[in-house]
Amino acid sequence: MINHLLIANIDEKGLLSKSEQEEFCSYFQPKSISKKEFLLEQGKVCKFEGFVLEGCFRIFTIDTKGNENTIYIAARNWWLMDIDSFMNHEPSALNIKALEDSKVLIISEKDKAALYKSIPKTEKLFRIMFQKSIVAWQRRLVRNHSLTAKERYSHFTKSYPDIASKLTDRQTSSYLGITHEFLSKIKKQS
Amino acid sequence: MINHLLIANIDEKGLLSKSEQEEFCSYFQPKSISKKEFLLEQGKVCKFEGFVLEGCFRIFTIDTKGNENTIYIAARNWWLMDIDSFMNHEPSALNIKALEDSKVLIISEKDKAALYKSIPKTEKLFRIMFQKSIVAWQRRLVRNHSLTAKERYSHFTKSYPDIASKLTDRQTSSYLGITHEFLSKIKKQS
DNA sequence: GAATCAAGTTGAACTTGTTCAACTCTTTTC
DNA sequence: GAAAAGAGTTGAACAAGTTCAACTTGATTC
Repeated sequence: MINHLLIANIDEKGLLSKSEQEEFCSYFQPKSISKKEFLLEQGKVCKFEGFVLEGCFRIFTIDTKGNENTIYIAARNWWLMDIDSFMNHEPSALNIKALEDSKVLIISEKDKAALYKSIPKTEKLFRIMFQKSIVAWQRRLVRNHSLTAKERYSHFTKSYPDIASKLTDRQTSSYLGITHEFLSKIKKQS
Repeated sequence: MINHLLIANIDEKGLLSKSEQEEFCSYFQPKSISKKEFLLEQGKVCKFEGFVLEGCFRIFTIDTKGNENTIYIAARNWWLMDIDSFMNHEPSALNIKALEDSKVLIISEKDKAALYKSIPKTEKLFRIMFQKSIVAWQRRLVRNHSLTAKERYSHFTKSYPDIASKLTDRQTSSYLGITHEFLSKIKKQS
């Protein structure tokens, strides 16, 4: 059965036929995750690529000083995985934790390989998806380098109001790369 | 004629046959660039993907305050382009400037499309390349958030000694996201 | 080879952001 | 529904990084 959110996400230009869309979706398994549960824990191998149907996840590392570092937030219609761990079967450096009760579609490495083989066009679809992702990472770097914490906070809340509203201030601060105390002071100013 | 550096870069696992490797290379045009020349200037549309055979390039933006922001350095065996501009035919936000006399192989958008069509396996090769790139961007973000300027400088010079040695301190500082004055003080400390 | 321009250095004053501790206010848990 | 844990706030002292200006040292250029 076709999941329209998933298909719309990956197949923007309608390159896949109806039956291909159906096959595409058949490789994915639904999975429910409760609030605060981990979809992936640091140290374990990431055995899936996931797509968020409902809810919200935080992807973060914990550094040697014990500080959390939020890499990104994956809400509805976002992908989530540890690419490195998934590709190379290495222990993950990332944690993926549900911010609220959530539903994802996941695909195993074996099924991902089968999907690529069976519908070669999907290589192009994911290639384009990854290209867009790189653009976003580059822009985030430039913002981190050229904007102050206050400007970054303002950009974040304006650009992603739906995501921002789901985060605690502590989570937001670790996404912005500042302490939660300082975020509190920033908010007071404005 | 096969360019072995290019083939080794993209075709790690030897997925392409000898003749495919030859065809792959045939889509690329060599181009020489003198020191300080621009391969791409902010505001112009990026009409190529490039691969560095010799020399070194700096990819950077200039923000509204006039500050340069070095996104990455592309030395021998690296790819360089403005993905966003190349994909969407939009004016580029990036400058690509040669740090020294350099040689690149470039491929036009039309030829890139023809390459993907003629050798579909290349979709997979570039898909994997972009995935690896995302991993690197995520790690750089974590470093920027969790390390001090001094630690970042130390990581940079240790991880990329060949690149670091080609940069002026001003360029290095704009890569690290600090002022050149502060980099000077960091260097004095250690 | 003098003149000029860009790169690097240094110091002082300043701003941004951190740390730590104390406190309040919610939320969760039993 | 009391107790405990976590989230947010505030202040004071501190550290990290910036700004600006003055200076020195190398590179270029004519």
